[in-house]
Amino acid sequence: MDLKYQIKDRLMSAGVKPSLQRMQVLEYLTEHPVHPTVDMIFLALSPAIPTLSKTTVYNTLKLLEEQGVIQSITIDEKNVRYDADTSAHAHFKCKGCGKIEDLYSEVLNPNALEKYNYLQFTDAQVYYRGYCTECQKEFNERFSINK
Amino acid sequence: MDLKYQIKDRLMSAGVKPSLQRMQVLEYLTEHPVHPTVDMIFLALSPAIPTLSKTTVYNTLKLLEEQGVIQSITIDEKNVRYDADTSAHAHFKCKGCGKIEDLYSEVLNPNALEKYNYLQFTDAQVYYRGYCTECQKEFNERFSINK
DNA sequence: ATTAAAATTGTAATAATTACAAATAAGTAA
DNA sequence: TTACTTATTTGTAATTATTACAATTTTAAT
Repeated sequence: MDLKYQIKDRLMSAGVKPSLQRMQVLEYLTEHPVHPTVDMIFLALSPAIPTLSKTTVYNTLKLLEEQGVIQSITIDEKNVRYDADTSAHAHFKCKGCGKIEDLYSEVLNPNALEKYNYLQFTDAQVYYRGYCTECQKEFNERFSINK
Repeated sequence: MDLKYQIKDRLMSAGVKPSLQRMQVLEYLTEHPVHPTVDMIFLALSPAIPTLSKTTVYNTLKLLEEQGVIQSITIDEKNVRYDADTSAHAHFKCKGCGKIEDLYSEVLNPNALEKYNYLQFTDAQVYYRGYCTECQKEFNERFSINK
């Protein structure tokens, strides 16, 4: 049972102190790759950690995302979903049952999705986040003051 | 000034009765392609339509999306954004200033984004929505009862 | 002009998330 | 250990986006 050690290692190498709560959240996310909501995680861990607060779950997820350990998924317009798999892959949300599946590699291009005709998709969204030209410039200028 | 007529036409051909409120919402979205929030739309139209209710803005946006006239964008985890351009294009959100830009054609594949190295993007998300195999099957079965 | 249907409005309810201060736990130096 | 400092967790309250719903107004039809 070296899963616990792997989890601990992932946290430590990301500079996150491996507290009980943090380990449990990350372990749950890793073992349940169904892109759970904050509430699902909280409800699942509560029995094991009776003192657990939902705020801690929020704090932990935020921290883990900032450190690049996990990613948040906004494919559902109601709740944010979380994913311990940060490798490049796409997501598919079924508008029937609501489940969110992973799609890998070749489907990153919507035009290539025709191959996956067993899935009837009604819309495709491609989102990038980062820093625009202006904000980069501003950042560079601020940085060069101390040069 | 045939913009008003174009707007009215887009509504009518989508089977949406072109009321004052609906026309104004769609016109605003078309003229301000900055992916505004519900609140931004409401605040912008309030002076012109003093009786306007925020619920109407919600209702209208929901209706227009259902009829395929506009699309909603969940790139921002806080507020839903709206876009009158329903053609295939990707979105880029600046984590500095928060603005959301459009990216076209070739960048639909994240692997091709290297060309756009003026943008420093920190993450890419590809979302599909539709119906999974199980839900399709269930739908087909229900449908075939009356066959 | 009357009536019916559709659209809009306002208020209240719901629910996700955040803010924040208090409590607890962990870490460090004497 | 003890005292002290810092980090983490917790609980409550506040905030905010969205939805529910009933009442009102507008539109369309007879």
